Amino acid sequence: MAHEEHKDIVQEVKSTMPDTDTLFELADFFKVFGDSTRIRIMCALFERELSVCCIADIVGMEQSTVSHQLRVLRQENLVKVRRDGKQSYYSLEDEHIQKIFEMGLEHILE
Amino acid sequence: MAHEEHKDIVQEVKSTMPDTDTLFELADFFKVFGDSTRIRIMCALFERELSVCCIADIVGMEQSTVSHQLRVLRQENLVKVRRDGKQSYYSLEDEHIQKIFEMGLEHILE
DNA sequence: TGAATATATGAACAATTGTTCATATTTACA
DNA sequence: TGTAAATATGAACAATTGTTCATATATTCA
Repeated sequence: MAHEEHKDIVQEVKSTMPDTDTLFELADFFKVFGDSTRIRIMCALFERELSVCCIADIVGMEQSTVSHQLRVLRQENLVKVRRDGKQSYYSLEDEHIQKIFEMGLEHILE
Repeated sequence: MAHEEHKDIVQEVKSTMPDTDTLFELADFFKVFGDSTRIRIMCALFERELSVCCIADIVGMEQSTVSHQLRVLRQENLVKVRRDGKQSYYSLEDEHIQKIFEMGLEHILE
């Protein structure tokens, strides 16, 4: 390839991209969607807030697995908790999540 | 928790969820977005089609790393290739991808 | 045909991740 | 206060993933 043109293209494209830190953060954000247990947890929460043991039953996994994954979801601000007596009720943080979810679904159902 | 109510909730929520296979596929789809190298490749491709070596320069990684990741992107139908002489030019498969990307960006910039 | 360039691929390795088991913490209530 | 139930957390392990090096394949052009 013509050497100068190559360099120009690289520079031009680079200049349009968000900075690297932002893109690393973005990857971390999407990483959360990239696990089937977490996806199923989020999907269950579209319907209503749920306690940990309900979620565990719905997705068919150990309570401790679900707890661990809920922590991941909390750390990325995808869910929030509300304590009520012995139980913790989880719900979705905002509606972005459902939109992203639906777009992914559209893509794979094509 | 009241045992019957718990069971009812589990059944009710389960009935609203897409089937498990679909959710596994969805997780696999998002998995692709969950790596910074791939995110940066996709981001570069928003601007224009690019050869492998241009992409390698833009993201600052080995040619072989980029080739491997492009294969992952191809397998999930996120990019397509066009061969022109010695070079392979990659471009995005559709605009869903950019929309999903932008929604993720919105979320993390909040 | 042979050399040079661009890309693709296989094997190996390190790093990360998801799950489970065991146990700690929190809360309600007898 | 002690027990039971719900949840959270730490350690360990297996599995998966991303990168690199070395090399194979494909293409152009002398």
